[in-house]
Amino acid sequence: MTATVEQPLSKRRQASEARRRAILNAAFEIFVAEGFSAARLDDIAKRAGVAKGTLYLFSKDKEDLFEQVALDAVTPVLQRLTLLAEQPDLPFAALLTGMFALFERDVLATRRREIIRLVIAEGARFPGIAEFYHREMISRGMSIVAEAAARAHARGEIRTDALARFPQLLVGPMLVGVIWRALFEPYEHLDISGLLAAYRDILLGTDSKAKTQ
Amino acid sequence: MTATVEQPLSKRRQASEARRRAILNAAFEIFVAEGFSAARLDDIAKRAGVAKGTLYLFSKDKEDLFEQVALDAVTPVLQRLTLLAEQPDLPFAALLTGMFALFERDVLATRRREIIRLVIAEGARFPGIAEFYHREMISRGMSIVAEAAARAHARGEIRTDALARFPQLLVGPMLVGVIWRALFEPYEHLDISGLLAAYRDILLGTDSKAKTQ
DNA sequence: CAAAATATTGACTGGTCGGTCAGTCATGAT
DNA sequence: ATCATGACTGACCGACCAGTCAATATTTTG
Repeated sequence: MTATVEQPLSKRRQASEARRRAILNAAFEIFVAEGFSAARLDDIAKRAGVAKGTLYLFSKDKEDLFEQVALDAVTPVLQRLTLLAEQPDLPFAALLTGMFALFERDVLATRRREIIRLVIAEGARFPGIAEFYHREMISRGMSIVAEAAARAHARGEIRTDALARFPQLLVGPMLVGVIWRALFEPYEHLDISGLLAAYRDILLGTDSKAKTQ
Repeated sequence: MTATVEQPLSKRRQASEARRRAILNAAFEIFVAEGFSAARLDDIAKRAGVAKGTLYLFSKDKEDLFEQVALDAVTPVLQRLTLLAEQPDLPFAALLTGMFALFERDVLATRRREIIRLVIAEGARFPGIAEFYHREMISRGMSIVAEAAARAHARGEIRTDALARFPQLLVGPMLVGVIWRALFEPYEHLDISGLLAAYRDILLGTDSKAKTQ
């Protein structure tokens, strides 16, 4: 039996993995810029620096490539979100701060914010993707929030139990941020950090009027 | 000079107007179902019961048709929103109720909710549409909320001034509702009326635990 | 080093679809 | 009744593009 098939991360495999990354990156850019239908595989290949045929070494077809891109983009965020969930005794205020910071740093400030728009855009036509996002991100995130909010409410940390019943309320301002950035920022600037901070104040009941300018 | 060109809403004009409505409706359905790029003009024409060439009697090209659809869909909502703005002394609680009701009845409960998703999806590629939505809906709505919230805060109706500074916070739950319906409803039901009511409670500080049901 | 194995290429194909326009037909004027 | 108007049609065209595969290049093996 081919026992120790270990180190042979041969020149082949290394190059292959690098090419896979290049393709996913290129595909990300093009899909984000054009949307699924209008994205051309020729453009993706060119940007990745490979021939079109090479794309088919890593994905079955265009749709499969799109799904890989969408899934690949959430993975790191998913990991960090899980870390938050593993601290069940975190005070609610800290959880809020953590989630908003995670959102700002790893989503809003990166190209990933475009993936959210893309999932919203194409999700209805790709049930597989919508289902994955619901199962892995949404449902997981909602559980964390709902449980933490229920605990916080019981402890008197927050006045309302609305968040425990509708944890979806937490993502509202994040969606607003992503969408505003993508569509309306050219016409009117929105301070998303401020927006999130203000929302945090509303939820916690800590209405500090004179915030950072 | 053709002075009184009044009643002659001749059979021609009538039929034409009916055809225009049919085309806009058909285009709406197809665009919503397929997205801009994937929507086929042949399908739109077939559904509208006209020949493809007829589409070009009412619109310059596919893009123009899409813009007409997107603009046509908001008009009635816009009118109702304006009505709300014309009552500057409305108590804040009533304004909230009014806006949420408007959203539920005229957007969420109709096919218009899909238009929002479509604008989010394609808006980045149609600056004209994004700009129109910002100018006519967003900016107008935000002004109404900001002013009302500032007044309400001054009067002590609401605890926080966050809404006056970030009126965008109000639309968060509506976006959540629209997107949840479109993407995740098959996997997990969300009671959007309840969601909006809960948010209203958070904003007003009226935390009624035992709500309906 | 040569042969075998594998990875990559890009010209090509088959099908699709936005847009056109010469011809047809219903309407309203004379 | 006849004609002039212009709304409407749908076959057609040319551009475009996802996906294929025979040919070529690269790496590994012996």
